[in-house]
Amino acid sequence: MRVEHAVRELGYIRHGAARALSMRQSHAIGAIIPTVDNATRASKVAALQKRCRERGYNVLLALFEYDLELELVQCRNLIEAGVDGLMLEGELHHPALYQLMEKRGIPFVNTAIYDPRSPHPNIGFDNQAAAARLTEHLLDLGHRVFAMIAGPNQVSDRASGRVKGVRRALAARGLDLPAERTIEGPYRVQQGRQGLRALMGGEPRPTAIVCGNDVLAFGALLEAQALGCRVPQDLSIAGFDDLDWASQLPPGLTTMALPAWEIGQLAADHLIDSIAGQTVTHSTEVEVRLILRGSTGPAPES
Amino acid sequence: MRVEHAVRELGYIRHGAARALSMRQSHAIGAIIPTVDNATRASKVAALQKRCRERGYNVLLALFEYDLELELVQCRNLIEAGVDGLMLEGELHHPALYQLMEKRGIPFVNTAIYDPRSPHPNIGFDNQAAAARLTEHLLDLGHRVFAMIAGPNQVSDRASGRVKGVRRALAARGLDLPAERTIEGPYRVQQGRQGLRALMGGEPRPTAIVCGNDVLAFGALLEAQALGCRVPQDLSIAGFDDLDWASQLPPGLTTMALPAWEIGQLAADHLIDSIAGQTVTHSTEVEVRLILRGSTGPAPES
DNA sequence: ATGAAAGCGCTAACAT
DNA sequence: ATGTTAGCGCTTTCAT
Repeated sequence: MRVEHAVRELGYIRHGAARALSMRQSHAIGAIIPTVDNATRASKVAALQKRCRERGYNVLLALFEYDLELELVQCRNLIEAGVDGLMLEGELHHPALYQLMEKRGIPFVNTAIYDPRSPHPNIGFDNQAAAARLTEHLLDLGHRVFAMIAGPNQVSDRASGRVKGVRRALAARGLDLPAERTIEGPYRVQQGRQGLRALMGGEPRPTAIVCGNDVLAFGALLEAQALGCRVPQDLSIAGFDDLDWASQLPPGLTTMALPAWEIGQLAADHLIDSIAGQTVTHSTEVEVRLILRGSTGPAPES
Repeated sequence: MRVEHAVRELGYIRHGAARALSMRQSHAIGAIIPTVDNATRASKVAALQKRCRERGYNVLLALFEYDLELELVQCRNLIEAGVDGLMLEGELHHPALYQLMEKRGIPFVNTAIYDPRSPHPNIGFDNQAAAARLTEHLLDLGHRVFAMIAGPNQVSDRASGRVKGVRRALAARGLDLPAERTIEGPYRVQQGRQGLRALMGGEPRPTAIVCGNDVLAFGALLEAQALGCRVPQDLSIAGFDDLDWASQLPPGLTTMALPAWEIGQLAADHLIDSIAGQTVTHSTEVEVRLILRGSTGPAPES
């Protein structure tokens, strides 16, 4: 009837649940991430959200605080809410989560990692390779005694991948990163400070410190300054993310820029295409860029 | 039948859309915010999400990038998705958005503002009063020439409220904040830098700068250092938020701590209680705290 | 082209 | 207590 048509003009809004029930599609994408307190992740989520909206999808957000059990619970939640697809972070998930997704046939994609040999679809970059590249830069500058202030590598394969990458690059030149020069902890400025303080109290003193991200690097930089340690003359510091302020800090932070926005966008497209039954690329690599700034320099003469 | 019961044990997950259709409740809360690239907002969203989860609700996230038209579109989207309640930010929304919510009888709450006289429910603090308090602190330190590096006050009533608060406190002492010493822009470090540079090039030079948030204050601090301007001896700088690193920056940033986590939690409770038909407090004030650190000090002798 | 009807998977009200 | 049934508002299929 044309009565309906008139009604639709005037503030009619479809009933999504009825539509979802009838169509077996909710037009919602779920995203399960550890936290949102990080600008890089925020960017990824924003891109996901924007792209989803453009293609008629809503985003359901769930946080799991690096707790794999909670992640599983959140996954069940989102499935109950009817999400048609799911964006996850990293490769390390509860086995039951993978089972659940496969059994239900819900498209999902692991992000912020790139591994073409993984059985699960992924979009991101090779954390190990990125960390290795950063380390090689420092090796080329003549550094031989390295330390790392890593992220939560017990619970994040991205964080542990970066540690492995540093180790790999060092091993290739016959060097190593001993456990006592590898600090692990949350991505907080204060953690970076404490980490640096601990490292500089040890023997031998590192001349190059790779940090798990820019927040940790910022903390390390602040503490170095507080200790009267000149960066980069006495100590080189590098991070990951290339946050807003990384270029602004004196002396400018050397860091790996990670295209978070692009990952979020690609994840949205991957999921929505996959829902539509299209074949999607299993593994997509995005480009990281090594941004050289003043916080890294030649190793001091010993 | 007891067959069902057995089935339920083994990985049965309710069909949310069917449930929503039948119960006329989706058990989803929507949140429309400008961006997520800010730690304070991230904290609010995280708290909302956590509390909602605890009470059996999911969170649908939508961003509007300070565009009121887009906010309205997102609102329609979320209504279509069936949200039972909506968390908004600030008081300034598209009139049609308010109409829509009222017409549909969907509970909503404006956050990050506190105004008991507003017709709309709100949870937060009085931005004007908070800014005034910060300004009074600077007045008490003897400052007479003020400047402000404000947030996007064309599109954010929180940002413009802070400007008004500074003006009010100054007016109470017979001082003013002229337009040429009021910079307005996005919450970016670089904006803070540029703002400070512009302000220090003017006449008379301000001795106290109130920034719309800590990110701007950080930029201002960096630029002051770059200009060889000592903080706080030559210039006092203050912000809003008390982010993670505000205490870590030398000389320590004086700032208003805003209880974002608490706001998110209260918003979740407000909405869920309201959905349950309980009477909820119309206006809830959370406490801000003035955190005094090294970036503010006595006005220089002139 | 337009209208009628079945059914999506649940909940709630009902009947046994 | 247990089982049966109507109906939520859409989409899709089928009949006119």
